[in-house]
Amino acid sequence: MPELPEVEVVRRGLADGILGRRIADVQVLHPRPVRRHLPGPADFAARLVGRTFTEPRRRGKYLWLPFADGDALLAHLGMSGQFRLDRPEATLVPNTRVLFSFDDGGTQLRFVDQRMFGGLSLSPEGAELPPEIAHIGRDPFDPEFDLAEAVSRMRRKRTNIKRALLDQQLVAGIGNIYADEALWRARTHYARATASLSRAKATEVLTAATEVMRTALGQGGTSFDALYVNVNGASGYFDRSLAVYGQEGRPCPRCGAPVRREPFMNRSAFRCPRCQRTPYGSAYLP
DNA sequence: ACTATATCCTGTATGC
DNA sequence: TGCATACAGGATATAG
Repeated sequence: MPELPEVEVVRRGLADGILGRRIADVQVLHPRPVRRHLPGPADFAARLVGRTFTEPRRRGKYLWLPFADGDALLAHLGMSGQFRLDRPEATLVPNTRVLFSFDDGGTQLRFVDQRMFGGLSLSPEGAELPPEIAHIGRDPFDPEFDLAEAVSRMRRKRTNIKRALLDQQLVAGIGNIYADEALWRARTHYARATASLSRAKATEVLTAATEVMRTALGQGGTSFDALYVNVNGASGYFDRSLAVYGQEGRPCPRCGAPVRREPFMNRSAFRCPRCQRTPYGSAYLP
């Protein structure tokens, strides 16, 4: 599941592969990934031809590829989206959805997405910051990210800490994997009410999230299978460092207690039952 | 205004 | 073996 570190790995890979290249042809092989472009796939393709990519940008899990003319190609990888850079003659991998060819005849940019929760759209005037994602909060890697302000906003919310971590308008980039890992590092239960957190504790949780994502980025991100790979099709290896996510029944790396998987928001939350005690009095269970 | 939930989507794993 | 169901979960529309 691509979260901030995985998306950043992709952004860096694209920077090396598309900077300064001019689009010669676009083929939309499945309409769903361009569903946000209301005039349709043919219009999407036609409008992109002739444009030149500049330096790829990212906010949270959103990626945008600005064009030299001030517009941008906005992208979200969703659950299973990938960008690949492959030679034009290379066989298409399954679930290839959109193909970009360049006038230099070099590698194609290919958008692959099995589940199609992700997508691409043309963002007019979006080169600096696509207006479609102006509501997304800054992420912890952003130089202008304000930790103290994020802590204040978090403590004002009437919800629990894991919901708050997953709220992209509060702090962008955190998904289920890094939320669970951050909470484990900060020895905090997912149902802990944000309003009951001290300023110091909230800061500790957000700092833990930032650190775990920075460490994961250093290892190329987290991969469980072929669903998340970089632009060369290779996997990251942070999955070997996960303490609790996906580790049901395995010993907590800190205390040895077996990790539990529990239902949370129609999904799962993984925690150590000893390091992350249930906060009976200060729990927020919707 | 704010929070919670249903929905989209497909491949893989599991149960009967 | 075959069929049904559960699960993975980010963002958004909608309900409360």
